[in-house]
Amino acid sequence: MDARRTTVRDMRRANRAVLLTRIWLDGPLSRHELGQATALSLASVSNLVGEMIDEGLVEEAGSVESDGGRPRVLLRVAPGYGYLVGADVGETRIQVELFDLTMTALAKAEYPIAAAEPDPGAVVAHLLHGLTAVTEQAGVDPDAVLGLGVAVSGTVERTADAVVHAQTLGWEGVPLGAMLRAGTDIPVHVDNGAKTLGQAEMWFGAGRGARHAVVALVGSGVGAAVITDGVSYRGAHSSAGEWGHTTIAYGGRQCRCGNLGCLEAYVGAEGILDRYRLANRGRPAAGGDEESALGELLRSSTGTAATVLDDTVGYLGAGVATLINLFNPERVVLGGWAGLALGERFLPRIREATARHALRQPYAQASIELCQLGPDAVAMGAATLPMVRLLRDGGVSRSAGAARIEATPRPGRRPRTR
Amino acid sequence: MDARRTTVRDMRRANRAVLLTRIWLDGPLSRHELGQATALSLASVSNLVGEMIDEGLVEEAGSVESDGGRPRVLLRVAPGYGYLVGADVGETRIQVELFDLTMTALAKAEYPIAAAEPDPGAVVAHLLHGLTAVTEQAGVDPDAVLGLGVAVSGTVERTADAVVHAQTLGWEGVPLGAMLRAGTDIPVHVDNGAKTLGQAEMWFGAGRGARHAVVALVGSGVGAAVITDGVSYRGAHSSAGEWGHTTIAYGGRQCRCGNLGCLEAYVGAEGILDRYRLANRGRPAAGGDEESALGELLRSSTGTAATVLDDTVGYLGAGVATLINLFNPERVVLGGWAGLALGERFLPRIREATARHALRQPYAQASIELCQLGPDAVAMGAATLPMVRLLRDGGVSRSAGAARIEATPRPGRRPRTR
DNA sequence: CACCACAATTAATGCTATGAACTAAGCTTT
DNA sequence: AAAGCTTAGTTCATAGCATTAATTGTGGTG
Repeated sequence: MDARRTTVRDMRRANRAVLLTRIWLDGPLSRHELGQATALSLASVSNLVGEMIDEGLVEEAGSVESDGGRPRVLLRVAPGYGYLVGADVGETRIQVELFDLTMTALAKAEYPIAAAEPDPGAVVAHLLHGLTAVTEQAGVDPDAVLGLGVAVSGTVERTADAVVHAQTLGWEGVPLGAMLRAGTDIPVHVDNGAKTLGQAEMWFGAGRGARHAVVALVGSGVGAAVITDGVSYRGAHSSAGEWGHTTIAYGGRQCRCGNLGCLEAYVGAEGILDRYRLANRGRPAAGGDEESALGELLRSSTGTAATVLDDTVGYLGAGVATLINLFNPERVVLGGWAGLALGERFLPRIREATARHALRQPYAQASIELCQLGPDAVAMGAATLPMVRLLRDGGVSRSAGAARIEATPRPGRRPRTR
Repeated sequence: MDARRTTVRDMRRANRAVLLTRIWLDGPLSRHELGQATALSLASVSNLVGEMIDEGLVEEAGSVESDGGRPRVLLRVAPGYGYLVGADVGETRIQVELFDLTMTALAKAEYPIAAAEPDPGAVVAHLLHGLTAVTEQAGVDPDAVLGLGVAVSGTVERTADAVVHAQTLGWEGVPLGAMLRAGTDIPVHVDNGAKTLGQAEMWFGAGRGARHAVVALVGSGVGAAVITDGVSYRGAHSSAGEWGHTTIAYGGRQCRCGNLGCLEAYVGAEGILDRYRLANRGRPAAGGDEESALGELLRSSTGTAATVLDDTVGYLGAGVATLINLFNPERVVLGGWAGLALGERFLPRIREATARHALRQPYAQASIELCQLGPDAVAMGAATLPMVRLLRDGGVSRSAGAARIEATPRPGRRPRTR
């Protein structure tokens, strides 16, 4: 609606982005295949790819014989053109990880968080320290880091300052993006942890190949990441996907958010254990922390446990059905530590429960799968944030500025004109 | 992700679209203002606008004096360049309406539907008849009709055939688009009625100015149209927004869809009246049809009625809260005949109930308003379908083919070169 | 060694938006 | 009323882009 002009430069950028994205996603490809996949002429493919090779962004990777003709040269994104840093600001620890452009982890740093409500300044200090630590550890030039992606468990405003509201951290309007940018020149991206984990699942996990999916995350809390047409659905202020506090049982159990009958109060780990305790005459499940207690409950063979878990499957099915009815995804990916624990044991029954509560047609169009990546994928998901940007603008952001300054060709640069 | 190449022609089309959209939305504008609004150079604005004037798509509309200089010539979309037909296939009647490009209604035709499950062929015949009837009635050349938009109360697959699944009509996989195209050369668009009504509200009603909104429709049934970034949210198979059958009261009232505890069973007109009957010892509310019965209930001053309505407001609030939590809209527009009846009397209390059930922040970011257009807006919404297409491709679709054939200039064509 | 098949690059062409120069149209001042 | 000023809009030369067509590169085959 408020679209703006298009110029010839936009055209080139867009075409570079199309090519780069395809090369990155679909592995090594020949110029020919690229032309067919993108509908670009071979001349343009050659031209654009040649430019990206000159910049070191793309490299040739072997060749494939072609029935009786000149062999096709395969192209891939140069893994070492740049590096990505992803960070996960969790409730108990900060994790910082370094990846190359094939998303291979090269180094990792971790910082425990002592306080219940950590000071934003301290978190920023840890993140900046982690940034230099992982580059040193891997022996990577800090200038080669294309971007820092940070995931936090709260809502993140989509503004330049990346203002964070995170109840679990006690943060109310922390301009995390601005604070980080004051300490580093590397481009910073901040987003919600569920959304980054969802992005990771979409690219490397159970969401591969789907364009419309919902990643449903059940842990102590309950949330969801909605992916539409390959991109994260954000809504007006980036807080879309607050699945845990949708009303599933009007007037029901009190949720920690204060409302009655939220989904989280029934299928969140805390809610499950609390319901078990009530059903078990006040005696809680064994186990020290929530995670082991839930494990114990899942292994328990008492009738009480079975009833509570039956109910949980039912509530979860109703919750997933709500997602299916409202978002009409082609895939629902169930994750989070509690979600995985439940799903590993009850997935068929969760599917049945969902079928009972969803409309027939949208249900039939959606498959329900389990997450394939561990919880550590949050950091990897965060690292996809700068990757998305790189792909979106065809890698021109860095070289654009650099090209004007360094007139001298890169080492190993291939001669274009002779 | 699966984006394709961009060419110079795409660029021109995109820039025409940007200009045309702005002219259409923001009323008469001068070339200067257009340049500023779109960031296009004045030269390009002149060039593109000139082309559209030559084609008859845009026309000059008076001028405005400018402090001491040459007056600015205002530009607007020529209302008579083409016409739009919108049709609403309801449960009891088919309505066909003709609009000019300012969305002024010029003619109308209506066909009652007798059968409970009308024959698709008969509906198609009515629609085609209506198409010629409204053009004749208004004295408009049938060739000047840019497109026919059809709204049906069911899900519509986003394919070339526009396959319709409509439970209320008893249709299961009716290729309505293909059937219509067999009977007319005019471009046909088919979509869900709630979505077209939502589009109408967004452009001309309570949704004006919002980019992210949910139009929540409560009648006998309950549905929603989700608008994201100005366009309808469809999901993988265009059935997104099935709000009525989200579970709001786990294990609660039986819904006509067969499930338990659906929102529709509580806040749909049928559900409200049925709950009243149960609360009133089996005696239903007075009134012949649902609409008058609900009106009677709203006017009633008994304690039973008050209780039922209180509950209804609560359930509705919980349902709207679900929309706000999941979609994070900047506006929720409540409509549908029952929704309007409830909203006119209880809007402040509905807002309160929503606040009780939604998360604080997303609630604070969303306003809740009532629909401003009547239920007849479904046909107007359907007419926006071809309008959207016209704006999206800058009006090149029609003239592109025509330009090659008719080398002779249009009457009234303005000389471009002298 | 000539020839063929396929891959990739180069050259010529046409379309596009842009900035600068220029023309148009009204008002104000002399 | 003529010159000058101000703003609006157009024309023209230019540079960037993707495209088609022609050309060069690289292997196998008769």
